[in-house]
Amino acid sequence: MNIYDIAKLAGVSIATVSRVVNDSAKVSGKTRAKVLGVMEEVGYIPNIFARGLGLNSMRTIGILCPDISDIYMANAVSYLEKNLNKHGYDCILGCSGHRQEEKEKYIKLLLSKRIDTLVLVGSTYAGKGDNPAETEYLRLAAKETPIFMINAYVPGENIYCAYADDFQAAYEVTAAYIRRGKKRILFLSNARSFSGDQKRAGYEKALIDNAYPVDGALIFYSEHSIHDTRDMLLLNKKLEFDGVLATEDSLAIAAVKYAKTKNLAIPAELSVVGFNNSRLSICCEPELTTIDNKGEILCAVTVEQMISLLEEKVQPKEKISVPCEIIKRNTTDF
Amino acid sequence: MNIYDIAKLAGVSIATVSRVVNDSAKVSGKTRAKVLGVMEEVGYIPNIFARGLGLNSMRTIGILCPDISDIYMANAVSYLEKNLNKHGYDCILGCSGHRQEEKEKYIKLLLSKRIDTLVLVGSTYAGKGDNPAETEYLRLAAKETPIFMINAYVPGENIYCAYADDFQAAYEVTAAYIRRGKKRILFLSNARSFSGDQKRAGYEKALIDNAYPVDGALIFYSEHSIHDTRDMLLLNKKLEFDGVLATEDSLAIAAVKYAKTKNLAIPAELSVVGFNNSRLSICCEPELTTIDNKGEILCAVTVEQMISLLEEKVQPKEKISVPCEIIKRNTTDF
DNA sequence: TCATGAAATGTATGCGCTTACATTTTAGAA
DNA sequence: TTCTAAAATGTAAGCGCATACATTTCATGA
Repeated sequence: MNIYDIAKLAGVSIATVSRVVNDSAKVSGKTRAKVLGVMEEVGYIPNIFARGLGLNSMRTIGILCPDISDIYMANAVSYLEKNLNKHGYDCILGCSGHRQEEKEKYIKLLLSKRIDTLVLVGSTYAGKGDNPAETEYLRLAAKETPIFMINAYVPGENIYCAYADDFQAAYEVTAAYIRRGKKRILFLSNARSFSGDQKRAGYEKALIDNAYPVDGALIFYSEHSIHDTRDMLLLNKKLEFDGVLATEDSLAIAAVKYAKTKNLAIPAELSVVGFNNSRLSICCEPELTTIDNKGEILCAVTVEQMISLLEEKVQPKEKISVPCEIIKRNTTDF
Repeated sequence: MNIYDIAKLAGVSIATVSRVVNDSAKVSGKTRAKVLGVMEEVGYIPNIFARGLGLNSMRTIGILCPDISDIYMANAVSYLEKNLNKHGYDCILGCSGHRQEEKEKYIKLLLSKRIDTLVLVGSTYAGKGDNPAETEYLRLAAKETPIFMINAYVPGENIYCAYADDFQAAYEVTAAYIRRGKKRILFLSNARSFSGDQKRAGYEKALIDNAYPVDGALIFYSEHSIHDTRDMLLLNKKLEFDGVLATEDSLAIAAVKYAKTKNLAIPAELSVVGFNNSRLSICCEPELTTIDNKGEILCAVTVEQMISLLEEKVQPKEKISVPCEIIKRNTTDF
């Protein structure tokens, strides 16, 4: 059932049908009603391909994230999808995993769908220039399509970034630990990433500013499950610490479980702070002090700027930084 | 930059370029290499619209779920996306929320994108015939596009369902509680849904089979947060129970927190079982006994059948039921 | 009544691709 | 070398729509 069929049934030309479909003004009320009637009757759905061929836009946003089963990203995607939809844009989702080739493959794929804009969620996309291949590829892609990044920063034309000020948050937590007399603060991180690096930098800066040593033994990377991470900490007998700054709530929970196994009182003997204010943080016992990195605000800002760009050609800001909020619960005494 | 440009640059016809792009066999190695070289050089991206116009398929699957920020659905979407991609299909995601009109809007939208297949994730889609409008709409949509449902069942032509045997799992847990001498078992559920109804039916059947009364006071629906649900349970002073069967891990955790507040020993004085085997279940303390409803298997089955249908026109099974697995942890003594 | 310009509608072309069918090239057998 | 069938390549006709431009209809004023 195509536009010709409708035209024939309604006794008009395809141009008129097209005008009705596109709400163009130059159609008399009577004709419009007749055409709409026929369309309704036969359940006509315009062919998106033919349409796109003419308009060369699909009103579709590509969203790429490493892992949609990560709560943080799922929330972000959910928010983006919902709000872009309000503006009449649909979303194509891609879950790329963390590997570079995969990401490139997906970006290419999304671009080939003639998306109007690409959103990269999650901080594994490009560090601070330490993966030249990746940032280079993004700059290339940005020549085709505007790229918006959430929780990452890559300088480049047509690339617009919004990220939480993880540096500051990590700095503050570390400083608070020090003020509370903590002596050995463990930095517990998952895979390296833009935001992970920011957090570590904040952590180290706070140590240095307070004349604490930056001890490599206290910097611990784990990409394993909660239980495995706990076990790794337990196995590492010489490792001692009285405070933990984890880059993710699940890692923080591993630290809580570690304390439980070693019978350490929380927060007196071991304090723990996580990141993301995820639902995990209130499931844990005691409930977790965590840093809310304002994912929703980052998404909101992104949507807003994107729509301005698409609809009114307003140039977005190259980078926007949003302060975090420390959610104080029961694994710290501040 | 279109196929004509590439053809000219490579000194071949557009048909040959098209064959290279589509990996059609009838191209000599030399020619293919030459064309690929040119494409690479100029960064050619085929126009998806024109392509779709010709093929009348976008090799795209529409996925609709009420809420991608729900871990269960996020995992499912993640799995679907990854595996469909392996077969060369892309995914468009829609998060519809739970309202009927929204769902219809999204379905229409996805259909208008000429998706090859529609996947509905999550059990809020249609109960067992108790929402005629919704199931009717689905049947209508199924005339356009095959529909695959995950964790729901709607009978209808061109609708294919895979769901976990929640009934059986709920039955078994309830029966196990009874064998352990539990007297008052609370059924704690979120919003009504296909799977929720199954669980409740299993629960009630087990009670009846063991000559226990089905007490309406012990059937408790809550769509609130973990803390609010706990508080609601606490406020309900007359409500007494020594076992909980929750339709979701987060609700089970609310029950655990309830026990903690009332100083009830787990599992001796209060046993708790959740559903979904989500990450929340191991964050909680004690770690949660939960029912794994095999989301991954459901997704795998769905992908497999879908690909068979699309590529080889093999008629999928109308319904597939997969047994659940009870994951025994520390909130029960069985 | 007719001329006139505006409004409504129609005609025809092109968007970039796939593919059936036509043509050319190639490889192998005679 | 020549013939033949198969492999490789080319040609051209759509796919369904938007839209520039052409044509018709209509309302208005003279």
